This record gives sequence, structure tokens and C-alpha cells, in this order.
Amino acid sequence: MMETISIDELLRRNQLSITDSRKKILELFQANNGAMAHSDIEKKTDEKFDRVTIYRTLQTFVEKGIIHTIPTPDNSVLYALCKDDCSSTGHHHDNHVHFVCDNCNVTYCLDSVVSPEVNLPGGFKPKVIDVVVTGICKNC
Amino acid sequence: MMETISIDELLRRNQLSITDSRKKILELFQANNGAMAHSDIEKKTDEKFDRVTIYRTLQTFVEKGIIHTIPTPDNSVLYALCKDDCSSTGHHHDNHVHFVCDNCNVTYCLDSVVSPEVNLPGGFKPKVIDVVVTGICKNC
DNA sequence: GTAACTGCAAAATATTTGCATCCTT
DNA sequence: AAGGATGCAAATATTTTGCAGTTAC
Repeated sequence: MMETISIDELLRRNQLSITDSRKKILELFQANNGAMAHSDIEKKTDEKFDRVTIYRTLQTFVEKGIIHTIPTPDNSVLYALCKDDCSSTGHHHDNHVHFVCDNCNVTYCLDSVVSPEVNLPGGFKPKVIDVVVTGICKNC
Repeated sequence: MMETISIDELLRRNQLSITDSRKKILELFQANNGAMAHSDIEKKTDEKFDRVTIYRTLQTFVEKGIIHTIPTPDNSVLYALCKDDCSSTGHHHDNHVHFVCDNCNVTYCLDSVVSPEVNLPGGFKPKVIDVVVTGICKNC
């Protein structure tokens, strides 16, 4: 089970000042429990924040390891909250399995599912394994 | 071992007319043996073809199942040749393992490596599993 | 000759940067 | 008060669309 810390505390721990946009965007990620695209965030904040602010906020969060990007089959840019085991210096994706629902289009971050071993041809040294599963999710 | 067919034959089999841009772009994919971004293709063709033509050619190839897109950790758009087991109606990615080299930045399509099984939580029904491995390749 | 393909222009979309102002600490 | 964050304007980059001219068959 995860330790739950407040949004303010999360920001503080990452040496980020506590601002409306950052709080709101983190709230969205927590409420959503799925992945979001930049455009999702714009819509869900009712265009309350400048597009540029959202870009910069997401970038900051990625740098701090608060969220991570998800590679998707259609190459859209998605973001999701990192769990505790995400380091804060850029080593994201580690051992994450992502699930994209064909039907409702929600992307899940299945942190409990550990990426499997992959047998690579000789000479290839793996560092990070990203797994993206597409299919039908548990709510569809 | 793969059956090798000529570029002309490949285009003919897909009901595509044989044009300079299509031939040149397919040649690049065959010569490269790795994945390429739109910008790579522009450079390697010496800007001989219009940017729009390259977009349309890539799109046509994806639709026909000649190439497929690759999800990458940094969400850039990469394309690589499909092998025989790629259907021609949009079911790409199946069982592909892709390898992105941190050092030389080349992306390999490791078709001989079959995607492993992934144990999903109850209710999730997988259809396609994309695996992207990042690390150091055999030539670095 | 006809349908398909390409190139150019331009529109639409997405992302980045600079700077003045405002807010957090 | 000082540094960081935001909003606006604008630059840059990416992708899509329309159409006229050209090419493959």
C-alpha cells in the first residue's frame, strides 16, 4: 500500500513552490488515476491556465520525477504520476507496465506489474524496459 | 531467414504505383535496418522530396502494413519496416521488441525476439504488447 | 487517357522562447 | 525584498489540407 502524502507536501519535497497551477494539475493526476495528455489537462482545467504554463509545469514535474511520460503506439504524448520507486533524477519508466484501453482510451499505469525479462540477441545490454499493452480494460 | 523481394515487387503487391519517392524511402529503410524519424528521411534524401510527400508516403506505408510506428520513451515518432508477419490491415506492433540505443541512438527492430507474457490484473484483456528496451546496442 | 502521386501554398496544430508582471517564500 | 512562476506575444516546429500540374500505368 502506498503512503499518501498531500499535494503541498509533494511539492515541498521537490523544492517547488506551491502554486495554483501545480496544485490543480497534481489534483487532476491523482483524481484521474490514469494518464493524461497535455490537451486533457487544458480541457479539465477549463482553460484556466495558459497553455505555456501547462507545458512548463509538466516539464518541471517530469524533471523532478513526479510524473513520467508514457510511450504509446500512436505516439501521442501522455503523462502519469510516478510512484515511490521512481527516482527523482530522470530514471523514469523503470519497470512500469502501461495499459492502453482500445475502447475507453484510458491509459493505466500498472505499477504492480513488473516488466518481464526479455531475451535479447548477444551484445545488447538492456537498461530500461518499457511495456505498453493495448487491449480492453477492466471497466469496459 | 527472410524471403527477399524487390522494392518494385513490394510496391506492386500493395497496389501502389512505383514512384521515385517511394522507392527511395524504401531503399533507405532497407539499407538502414533500423528505425527512422521523419526528419532522418528528409536529411537522407537530401531534401529531394517535399516534406509533405514524405508524410504522405509514410502514412501510406503504415496503412499498407509495409512499415510500422514505434513507441519510444521520449515520444518521438519512429518508423521501421514490418516483417512478413505484419498484417496489412493495421495490426502492427504485434510481438515486436524494439531496442533503442542510448549511445548511438539507433532503434532496432528485434523481430526474432518475441514479446514475453505479462501478468495483468483481473479484467484486463491484452491484445497487443509493445516492448521497448533502452540500453546499449551490440555495436556500441 | 485516367487515376494516382507530387509539389507548392497555406492552414491548422503543437511546442518553445523572451520578457514584463505577479506570486510565493 | 528576491527569486521563481505565470501570462502574453511571438517565434519556431510539426502536421494536415487543397489544388494544380505531373507521372505511372
